[in-house]
Amino acid sequence: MDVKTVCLGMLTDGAASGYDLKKQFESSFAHFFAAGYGSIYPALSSLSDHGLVTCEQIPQEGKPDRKVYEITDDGMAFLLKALEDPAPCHKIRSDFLATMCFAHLMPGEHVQTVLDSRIKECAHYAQLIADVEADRMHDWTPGMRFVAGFGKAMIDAMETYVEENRHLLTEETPIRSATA
Amino acid sequence: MDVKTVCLGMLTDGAASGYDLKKQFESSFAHFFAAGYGSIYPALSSLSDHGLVTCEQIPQEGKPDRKVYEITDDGMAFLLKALEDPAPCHKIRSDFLATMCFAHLMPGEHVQTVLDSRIKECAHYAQLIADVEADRMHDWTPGMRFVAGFGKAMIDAMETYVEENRHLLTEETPIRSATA
DNA sequence: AGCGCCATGTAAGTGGTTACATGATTGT
DNA sequence: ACAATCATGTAACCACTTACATGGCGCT
Repeated sequence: MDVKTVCLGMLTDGAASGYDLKKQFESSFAHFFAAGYGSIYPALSSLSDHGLVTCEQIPQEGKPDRKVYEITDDGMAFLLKALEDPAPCHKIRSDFLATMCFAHLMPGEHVQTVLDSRIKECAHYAQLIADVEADRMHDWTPGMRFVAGFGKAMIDAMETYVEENRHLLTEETPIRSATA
Repeated sequence: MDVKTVCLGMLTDGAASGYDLKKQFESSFAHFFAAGYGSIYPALSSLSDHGLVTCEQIPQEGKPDRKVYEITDDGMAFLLKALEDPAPCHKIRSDFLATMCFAHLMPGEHVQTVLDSRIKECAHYAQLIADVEADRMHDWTPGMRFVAGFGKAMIDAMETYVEENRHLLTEETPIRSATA
């Protein structure tokens, strides 16, 4: 699933501009799907070119025209097709874990720093989800509730694991009694 | 952190071929860092070009030469620099969650299918980690133990969450008694 | 007879990131 | 005064994916 398809999905919730969609990528979607303007704007152009969305241009003074996109019937059909995948992927790309694999090569102090920063990022995401829940819980679809809960559960599990197992990485290297 | 750097890290554990590294990407690294031959072989070439690894070519009959790479001092220095990032990222890209956001647009049956396939994939990864632990637990660094435990914890949390919350997506839309 | 393992690579394509470019309005 | 928000986009770049290309060996 690419950024185009996700944008299309977001538009099922009502017409919106690229700027609006970006905000959604930064809030409710932040914990599992990143996208910047550099992918969103071209995505919307392409959707428009293919007739999957329509674009209403609202002139504004001193700002670029606000372009409000709305999903078309073709767009809806396309989205539904995209949602048919019976086993959509869930990929993790973790520089954090890759780094931790090599913790034994790093100064103990630095390992601490990395662990602390991970916990801070957990807190950040937890806050994000809490904010978005406080804000939009009432008008959410069951899907969005499921997804927010999923994010919360994963972040909690991550934080707990890191706290409870950081000792694995911080204990002094035991004296190798029976070695060389 | 790119594939090059991770390959370099893997080589700190001893000399290996591209084929060997691929197996590691498919086992202990599978749950957080994907890489195919199409990235591994070019990565090793590039590392070799930059003097970060050396390559010993072992002729074989009927097969292409086996190329065994070994990290150099320059390579080690480079790796250590790369590991200095105080806040390495941990990114999730989930077509699964994106799909679930739009569950209300999908046939209930299909939502079930998707949920089931996710649980199956959890089981698959859990098995992978268990296998690799059984196989290599004894010679693992603390880092590798931490990372495997992390994967297990995340997979367990995911499976549990999906099982316990799938009802959010499967209940019939409740009759809206006090609406409209 | 056929499958899976061993073993390497390339080339074209994709999809996304980053940096750049512009600039008024609103709030502190 | 200064920062944040609103609002759009492009162009160069990068890293990775996918498909292709080759082919013997060992097991069942």
